[in-house]
Amino acid sequence: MVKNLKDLKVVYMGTPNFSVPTLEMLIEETNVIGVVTQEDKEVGRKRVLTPSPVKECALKHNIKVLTPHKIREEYQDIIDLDPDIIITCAYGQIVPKELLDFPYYGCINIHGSILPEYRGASPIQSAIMNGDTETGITIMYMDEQMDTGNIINMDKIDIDITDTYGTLSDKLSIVGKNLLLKTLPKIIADDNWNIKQDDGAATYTKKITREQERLDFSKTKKEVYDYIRALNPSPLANILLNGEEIKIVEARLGADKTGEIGVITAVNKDSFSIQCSDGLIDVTMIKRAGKNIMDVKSFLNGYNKDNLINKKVNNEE
RNA sequence: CGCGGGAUAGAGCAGUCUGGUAGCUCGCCGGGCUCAUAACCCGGAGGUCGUCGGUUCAAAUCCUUCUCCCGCAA
Repeated sequence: MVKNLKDLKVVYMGTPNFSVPTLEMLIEETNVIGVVTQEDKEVGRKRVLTPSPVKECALKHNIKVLTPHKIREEYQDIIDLDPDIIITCAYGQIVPKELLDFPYYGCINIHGSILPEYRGASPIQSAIMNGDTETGITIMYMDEQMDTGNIINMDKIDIDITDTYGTLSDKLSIVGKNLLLKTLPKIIADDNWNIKQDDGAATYTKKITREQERLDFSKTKKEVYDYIRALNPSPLANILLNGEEIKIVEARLGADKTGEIGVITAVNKDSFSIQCSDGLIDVTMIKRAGKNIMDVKSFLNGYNKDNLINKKVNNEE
């Protein structure tokens, strides 16, 4: 039906920065007739109405933007655009069946994991948190459930020991863009994998809640380390120190030794060490409430070390 | 007008309540010690204490305007 990509009428649905590289690629290579994204949100203390990164990108290229409050009900405008294909990438709402069934080439989704592993809201964070050394991007057809559709194509990538949610997300966003570019012709030719997922092997991820941001030092130092980088740069893991919540921005694995869990056993020149179940985690960069991110070396310059050494962390009272 | 914290040398902080021309820990520059050093010793530079105005003999400090930064909540 469609001969080349430039004739392909695409509606793109996405919201955060993660979705932007793919949108830019689609604008370059196809005919993007509309972009669907989340409504402008009040952001920050001043409650400034801020458009999503995807919306900003679309406006820059003079592309029609739709921001349905509830897409479950307000999808007619999208159908009226008469897209050949709908491509979603971290959009943020469940797409109703009426839309899924409409485009000739269907609705496809770009997901930040190797499905069926890590279906759901936080696949990238989960991969880091679990200490995985490999993850990837899956492009699949969408169906009525979350991330369960047939797999079209997939690409894998190594997770570096120093990767954070932020760096890995950036990498995957590029991987996703490239994979989609490579895969689009196959979709049009109806010559892709189109394989069913092994539902039995599926795992699920949820959004990280506020309570889950507090570090648990009864875990191993590697688990704590993975947790810290999984929550960086946002929302950041935290500890409670002398009644003050301090966010942990960066840490490294410390010495193997045992002792009372959660105690600050050593204060060094540019770090302090907290006891985990099997060794120390050396905290090297933090953020205090009301302050900007600072390295621990700076923090130690102004903080009374007597309030640090041998103190037990996460001690509520 | 959602709640709250903050702005003092390049960095992190104290001093503000009880006004009297600024201090600590680091960094930086110079010198010394040392086989050597991120260690130690001596010396030095660097701040109109975020902004406007007010009170006062005198304001980082008390009162007021504004700006910016950050945490929570959304």
